[in-house]
Amino acid sequence: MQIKIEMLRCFVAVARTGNLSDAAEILGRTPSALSMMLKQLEDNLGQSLFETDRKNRLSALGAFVLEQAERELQQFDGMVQDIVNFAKAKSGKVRLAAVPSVANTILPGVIARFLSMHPDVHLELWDMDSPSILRELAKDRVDFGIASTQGYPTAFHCQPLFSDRFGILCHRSSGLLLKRQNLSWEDLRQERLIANNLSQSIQVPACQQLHSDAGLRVHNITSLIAMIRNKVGIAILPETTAQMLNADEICFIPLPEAGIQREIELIKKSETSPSPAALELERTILEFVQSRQI
Amino acid sequence: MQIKIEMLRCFVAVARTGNLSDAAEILGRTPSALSMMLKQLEDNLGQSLFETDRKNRLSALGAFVLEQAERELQQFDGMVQDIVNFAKAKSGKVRLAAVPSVANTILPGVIARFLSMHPDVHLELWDMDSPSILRELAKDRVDFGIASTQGYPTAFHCQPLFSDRFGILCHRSSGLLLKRQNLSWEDLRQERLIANNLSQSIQVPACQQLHSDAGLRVHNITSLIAMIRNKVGIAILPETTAQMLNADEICFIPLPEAGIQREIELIKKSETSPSPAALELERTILEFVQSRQI
DNA sequence: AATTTGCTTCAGGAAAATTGAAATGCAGAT
DNA sequence: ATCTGCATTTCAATTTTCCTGAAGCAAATT
Repeated sequence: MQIKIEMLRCFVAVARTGNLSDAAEILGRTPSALSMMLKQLEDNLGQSLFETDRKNRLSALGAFVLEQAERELQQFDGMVQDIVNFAKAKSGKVRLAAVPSVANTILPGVIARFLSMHPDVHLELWDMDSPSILRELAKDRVDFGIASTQGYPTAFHCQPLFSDRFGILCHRSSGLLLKRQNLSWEDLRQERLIANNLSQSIQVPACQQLHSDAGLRVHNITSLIAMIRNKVGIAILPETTAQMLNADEICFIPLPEAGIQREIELIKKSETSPSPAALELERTILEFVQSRQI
Repeated sequence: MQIKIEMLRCFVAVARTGNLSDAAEILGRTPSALSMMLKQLEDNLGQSLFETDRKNRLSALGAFVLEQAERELQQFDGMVQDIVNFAKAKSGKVRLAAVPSVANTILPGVIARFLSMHPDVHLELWDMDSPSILRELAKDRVDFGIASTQGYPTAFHCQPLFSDRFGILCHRSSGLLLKRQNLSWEDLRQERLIANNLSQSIQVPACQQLHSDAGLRVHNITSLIAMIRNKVGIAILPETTAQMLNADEICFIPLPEAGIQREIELIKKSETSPSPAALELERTILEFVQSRQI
């Protein structure tokens, strides 16, 4: 017979109460069960844990064991609690990478909600462009990402979240606003287009034509916005990007052709099983997106 | 079902080996037993600990549990070992008080032997006179004492160790040495007796007579010895005290009357059960004394 | 001395763990 | 795709461990 946690728990209860019946009450056992269990423990150690067969005075060995056992039980129960909390996503760590537009629009709400339900989870969020997100994912540096694979096939598991249609971002003083109901590609050709990585990847001929004519290309979104704000030109960007901005100065106009959009997806390595906390955040995001789309 | 140490042990073995059969081999169980035990653990947590039903890749929860469980098992096994060591007197602490003569004669040998057999036991030794030893014992400041109760009844449990006969301590130039074969009380009356606490307590009339005539009383043994060394006078002391000294200058002569002696005893509080280490030292002392008396 | 209190022991029964055999389910090979 | 071999799971039977309630003791109390 080995020394087991239950024996220690039994001994500690008896040592604390000073008698079998009270300890039995606490543990939900009969005194005889405790008596036998203590006997086992004593047989193990080859010595008595108590002075007499009355359990109200510890032997030197008993005092030593009590001290050790109390510490150990606390330790053990703490560990079990930690594990359970982790499993219930009440603790743990989630690392998330998302494209800036999503990080700035829907994530704040989702994260606030998630953290209020799981206050002890440690959450890390990075924003970066889609290719970087895929790289981080491959290196296992994030639990999952929110990005667009743009139709490129990847080894990752992708779950569509929503479609993010492209449109024109222009200054509110732009003449395009007047034509917004029946905008044509020809109208756009009259404007100065500020190209960027996202708009560049649109696979529609008319749009690609516009880009080949564009004389200005800006990679950084905030710089690009500053350009528009100063009426340097217009840009083609997804709608969520527009939502990041103060609508007072800059306006969003849908493209002349419908169906030009990027698909925002929740992306994760399919092999690695997520931590419970990550799974829970994922669930929260999906739920949030679905409720928003109604 | 609760989480138990055995579950963790099982999980750690499987996680380490990466498969059930090897782990089963190690634990001395069948794979099916481990499978069921893991299932229990997983049911407890509500999640899988492994990626697939092959046990070679841990889930995020599994990785977390492995880390916790390994630490905990080490902790637990360490504690069990500590307790067993304590019970086997391989560790622990013993506090011992002894009269100086014993501390200086037989204890060095006993303690050397005890410590060589129990290298991790912490041993504390004080020397003091018998009344102080009894006081320390009463205050539970020592585990046991080696002293003489001098026939005074005490509440302690006393085990006789050996008899320590009284005799004369005199300088080697003393004339008493010539008469040592048939010394009389009258011979002693010719000498200057240096009285001391131990000799004072001898209940023999002739001896008490000597003491009432004594004009010098020295309490501290080392001072008393210095007196004898300088031929100030003679003293009546137990034989073990004489053994502490270099025999070159000072000699021991038995008293004219036989049977004048103090009983050296091993004294302990009967109620408190000793620590295993104390018990073991006690055993060593008894054994040593018995072997020496043959 | 009688009673109460508290522990131990015992035998039977309940619960849990373990086993071996058979079934299932993957993964790599055909 | 299907087959094959290995690892895991499942199942029923068995063994082991644990628990209970009754009876018996011993110490403390009346």
